Amino acid sequence: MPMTDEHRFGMQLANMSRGWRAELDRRLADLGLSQARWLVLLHLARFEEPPTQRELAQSVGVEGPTLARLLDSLENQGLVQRHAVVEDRRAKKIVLCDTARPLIQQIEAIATALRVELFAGIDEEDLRICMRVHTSILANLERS
Amino acid sequence: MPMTDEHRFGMQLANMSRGWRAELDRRLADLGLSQARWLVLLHLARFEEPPTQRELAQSVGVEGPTLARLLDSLENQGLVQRHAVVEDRRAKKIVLCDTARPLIQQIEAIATALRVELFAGIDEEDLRICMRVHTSILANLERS
DNA sequence: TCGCCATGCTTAGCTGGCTAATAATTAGTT
DNA sequence: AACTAATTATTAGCCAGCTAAGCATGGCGA
Repeated sequence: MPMTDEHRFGMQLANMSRGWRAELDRRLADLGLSQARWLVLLHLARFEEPPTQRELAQSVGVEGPTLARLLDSLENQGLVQRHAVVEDRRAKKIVLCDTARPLIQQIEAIATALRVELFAGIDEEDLRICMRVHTSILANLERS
Repeated sequence: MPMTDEHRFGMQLANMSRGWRAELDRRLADLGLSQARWLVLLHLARFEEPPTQRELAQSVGVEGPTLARLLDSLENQGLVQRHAVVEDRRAKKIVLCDTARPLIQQIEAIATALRVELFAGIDEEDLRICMRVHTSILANLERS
């Protein structure tokens, strides 16, 4: 049985995902951040009100323990703080420190620049179709 | 600045890649295999002559140390063997044990079934375009 | 021939995903 | 009121990716 193109899809996906992250990591290294921590900051910045860890984890798309560890390091770096919640003493709201604000600008610029580079030579309509395919696959995954 | 669709691309990619792998892992668990080890077996099966670790790593798309550890466990499971190479005593050729052959059939069947499920409802032409986009991005990544 | 660089693999240690199990708290039921 | 169940976060520990550094070997030029 030959290795059809479709057989390659999953591997292509994995390689692309790993490569993208690795390149972004490299470019963000000067800021003392890895993509995982960067992603948390960006999501956090987009909340109107400080979210709980649960909400933040869901937004970022990782499980609770994964986020917990990332928050540990972000808290050590003085970029975020865990605040007790009065109404529910189990929960903690995550707030962005002011020191993180300027960082976020830089991060967005770097991430956007990379995205532009990686999309070079790709037809806009094709990209739209590609994202639609991705959305379908994600939906099918949910259903699994 | 609003979160445009394009901003989502990278995250969509990461989530899809993680989710796909997780689901495959789940289905392959009964065989005592994780996707990483499974992938090595499949690539191995597609070589005419037993490859060296270097060649195999390149084919699978991981670095040397990553493959080394995977081979350790595959060797412990009795699925592959490292054979000394006469011409170059640094190198080792990786050979597939006969016990692995039937496994590979099952693995391919399971992986194919999942792929079919995940591609459900997706237009074939769109899928082709999507893969072309992926190829471009991978090429752009090389260039980074 | 000898010295030096390159190559193939391994080891050590980091990162960031995950699940399972635990502690603390809250909510719901009887 | 008091269990029981559900929820929030944490800890512990696995997996699989990576880089850096090391060891053995091979290749090559002076």
